[in-house]
Amino acid sequence: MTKSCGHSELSDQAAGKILSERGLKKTKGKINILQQISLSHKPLSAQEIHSQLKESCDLSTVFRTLTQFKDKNLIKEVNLDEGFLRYEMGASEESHHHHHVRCRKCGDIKNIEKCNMTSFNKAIMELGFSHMEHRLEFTGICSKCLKS
Amino acid sequence: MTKSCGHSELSDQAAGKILSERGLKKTKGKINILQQISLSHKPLSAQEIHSQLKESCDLSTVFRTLTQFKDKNLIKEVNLDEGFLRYEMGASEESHHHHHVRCRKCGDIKNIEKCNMTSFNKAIMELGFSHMEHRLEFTGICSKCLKS
DNA sequence: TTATCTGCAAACGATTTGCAGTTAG
DNA sequence: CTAACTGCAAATCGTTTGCAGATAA
Repeated sequence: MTKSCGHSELSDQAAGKILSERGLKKTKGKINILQQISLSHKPLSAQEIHSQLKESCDLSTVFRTLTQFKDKNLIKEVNLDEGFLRYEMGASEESHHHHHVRCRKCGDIKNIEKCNMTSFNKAIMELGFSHMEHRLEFTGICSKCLKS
Repeated sequence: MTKSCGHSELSDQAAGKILSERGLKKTKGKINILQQISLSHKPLSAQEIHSQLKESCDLSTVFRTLTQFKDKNLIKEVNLDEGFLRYEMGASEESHHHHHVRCRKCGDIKNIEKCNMTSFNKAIMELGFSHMEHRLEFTGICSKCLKS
């Protein structure tokens, strides 16, 4: 079973299918970018995608593609306070809700799978807000950096 | 009792004292900026501070001052995914730890005073991380916007 | 064919910097 | 007096946009 939510080898065909399903043309660039993101174990920046693609496709095209993917709910924006944005698979069904820890020294990023927001959501509803979304990102020192 | 953690009328004198304590010169600009931030009920952007100061002090000076205040642990950076940063009083002792909710429609910002992170911190320590800091920001639709 | 996509260069907004003059201590 | 501060203009960085040519459907 081919999943579209990260870590999976996405065949050209599978990627192409996803693209046409969302009404996007199957171009070399879009397929490559989609594969890059789905393969990555951590959210990628536009720059990272661009260089991993060996500049085969213009940086502005990478940004345009990411915007389209985001609009089509294929990927999700991740802001880790680095001064730029990252992107990871899945904004909806297929992807599981999670957060991140980033090491303040080496920048390494890990996922946190658990998310129990009940008490917060309650506090916020009391402020009169609804249709909540939240972003919870951690920063810390990873075990490797602790020893250096 | 004059507190330095938001909502308080900070006299020129009190502001000046804080500045010299941290080894900064008491200039008109620095005092004004400090007062602005301490008076505000929500985190302010450099632009907002600059225009509220009626451009009496250059935007680059506002940025430089904010950087200094942050380095001296006087203020804290707040990233609400708006494409720019905001600043609020207190990075240490005097200020209470809290988070924010921002309305996705009108941009209104409210504080959330409660923060119970125990389960997350546990999950993250298991990943080998220590010296944790976290950022939890909510987005939602406020009651006013819900009716329009 | 034609709507979508692309590369390229220029534009953007937030933030930073260099520099030469100003001021607090 | 001198280190810290300032305004101004130019630079930087991430991201966006206009345009004219290319390409998927």
